Amino acid sequence: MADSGLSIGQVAQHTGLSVHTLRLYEREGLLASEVRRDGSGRRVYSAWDIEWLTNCVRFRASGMPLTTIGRLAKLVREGSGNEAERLKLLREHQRHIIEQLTQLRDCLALIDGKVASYEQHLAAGASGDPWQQQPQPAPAPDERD
Amino acid sequence: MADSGLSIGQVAQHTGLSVHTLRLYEREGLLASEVRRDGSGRRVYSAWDIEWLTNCVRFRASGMPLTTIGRLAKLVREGSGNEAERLKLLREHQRHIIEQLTQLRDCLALIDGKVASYEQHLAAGASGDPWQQQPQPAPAPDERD
DNA sequence: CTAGGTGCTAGACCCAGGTCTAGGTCAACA
DNA sequence: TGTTGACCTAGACCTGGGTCTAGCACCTAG
Repeated sequence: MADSGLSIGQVAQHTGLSVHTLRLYEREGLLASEVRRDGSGRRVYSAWDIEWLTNCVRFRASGMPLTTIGRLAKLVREGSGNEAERLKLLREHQRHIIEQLTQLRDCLALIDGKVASYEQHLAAGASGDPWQQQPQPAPAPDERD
Repeated sequence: MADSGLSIGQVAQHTGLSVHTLRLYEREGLLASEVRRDGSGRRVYSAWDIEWLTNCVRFRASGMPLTTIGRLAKLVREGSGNEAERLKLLREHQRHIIEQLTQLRDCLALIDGKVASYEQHLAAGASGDPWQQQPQPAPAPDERD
């Protein structure tokens, strides 16, 4: 049986990470359990490893730095007893994500506005530039320049 | 002291960028109009510059790379006639933001789940580890978080 | 007059997060 | 039996986005 073990290449396919990156993550201690090796020293990833890595991918995508993932991994590696710490880490990231969400929404609103005004502008073959410094008639009376 | 012009330090305060970064952005062509200089070569930012920079900050916060901001700035600098291109850039970023939003929401869901299970775990003084490979010799028939 | 604060440029430095290379091992297949 | 392809380690390299330094120019206050 394949014993539910995947090679690094397969894991790369599965997670979207490159094999280089997978090895990097391991070196940096991002894995919550040591990866098994086969008879000739090749990595054999368990289903659980893959689940963990999949979470790592999400964490990364939501802006968690490698060092933080590493801290979390360490806590998990060390086994139960530190759940409160893990929870703290998770809560921090939760907050961070929520902040990002509001920022993104703000920016999206800005962009939506711009897009709408450009669309309108183009549809109308209008002349004014929706995003341009007004060709100020006379800037300031006493401006040297 | 022209009330319609701010120094680089003031702009830094206002935008949250460092003066270094402001100069960097200028060097990299991120500004949509050339910054004026006073008699002794110091930058004098107009209200419009600041508005633009504020938008840049949002763009950055939503993951737009400096090079893209630079492209947009260039289009705006070149004046009207290229609105369609600007719109394209904006639409791309709009899409990008929307993707990020869904990713973030996914990750938030994951984290929310973990947080909830840790909270429950801690509240119950439970023994099982909500996020640990089951230390069971036999492969788990049914993996759950 | 002198000092402090702010600004200027050019360019070095830094960190995160990958990505790629060199040189080697292994197993399978034609 | 030799070639291929996936894998191994160690370590160099690259990009993006800042951040900091050196050395100098102004202005204003004391």
